[in-house]
Amino acid sequence: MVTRTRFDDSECPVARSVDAIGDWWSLLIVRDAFDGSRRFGEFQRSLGVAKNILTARLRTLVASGVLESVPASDGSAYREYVLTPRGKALFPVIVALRQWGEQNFFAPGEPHSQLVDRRQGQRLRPLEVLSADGRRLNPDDTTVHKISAQ
Amino acid sequence: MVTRTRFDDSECPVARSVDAIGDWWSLLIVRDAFDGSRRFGEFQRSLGVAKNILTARLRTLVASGVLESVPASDGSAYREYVLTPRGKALFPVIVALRQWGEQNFFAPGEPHSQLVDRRQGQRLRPLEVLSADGRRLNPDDTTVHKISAQ
DNA sequence: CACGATGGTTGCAACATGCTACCAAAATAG
DNA sequence: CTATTTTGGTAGCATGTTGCAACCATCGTG
Repeated sequence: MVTRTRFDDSECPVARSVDAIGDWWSLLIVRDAFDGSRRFGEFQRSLGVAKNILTARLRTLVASGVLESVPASDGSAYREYVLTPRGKALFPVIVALRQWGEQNFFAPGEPHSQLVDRRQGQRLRPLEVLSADGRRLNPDDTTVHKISAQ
Repeated sequence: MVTRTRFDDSECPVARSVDAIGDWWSLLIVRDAFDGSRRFGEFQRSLGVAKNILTARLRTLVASGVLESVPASDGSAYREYVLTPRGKALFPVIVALRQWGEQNFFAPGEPHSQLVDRRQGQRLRPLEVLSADGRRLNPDDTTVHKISAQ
């Protein structure tokens, strides 16, 4: 078999996350969902993705509990795809990717879509990795415990 | 052409990030790099990835400025792959994915690798999305400004 | 009912992935 | 210095996945 490698049984949480959302389209679908997209056609137009691919992705995202298929909010017979609590918990992931992209792949002053605080219209704080007692941590300040029975 | 769609010219920072690291292996390579892997063989054994795939991924990660190829630290003639500042800036992304995976894809008490504060050996705080003035923000508290000249 | 919009499915060609075998340079053993 | 092992790849093939275009059933609207 030459099936794509899966990580859903890995002992590493990062691997299991990547298994659920780590392909080219899933994260962008989730981003659009945070941005208010709900309908098949909305995702399709926004992303420019082929319809069969979008169908497959929506299915796996529903299967992994990130999205949920619900009756359309406008009362029509169509269905909509909305974030579950598990999907909404991806918010820090999307924000982290957004901030990394802003800082590393745009020239100074180059226009780009921007996520802002709805109440004040201002940009968000950069995400910070903090220790239990609130110190800012850099990568070198942390280490991985290979396994733990929690 | 049926080439895989690229997002490197998207106006959305999330899309450009996904373009750089959004495939099945790149994020796991970066995770291993944070965890101390430097040599080709280390990545290969740790991930179980085919060598030709690893070669290709390391090349693209170097090309996009996430990794850098440097002379081996042990004085040998081999090369090592280390995170650039741009790569190290992915720390919040990895931490966010790790926390999401821990909370959503492990049964209570199921063992998994764990990222801890090196100084105190304790787990990290959950990442928080904060407004400029320090309020905790949920997805609904934010909105996307489609374009802005910064 | 007729017609467009919506939300798909199907088939095909091209590309990407995984596997195995092979290989050259560097390190190491003798 | 020679033989062997380790390291870091490359090449070729079979199969899986992606993207595209065509087709189609259902829903909504006039």
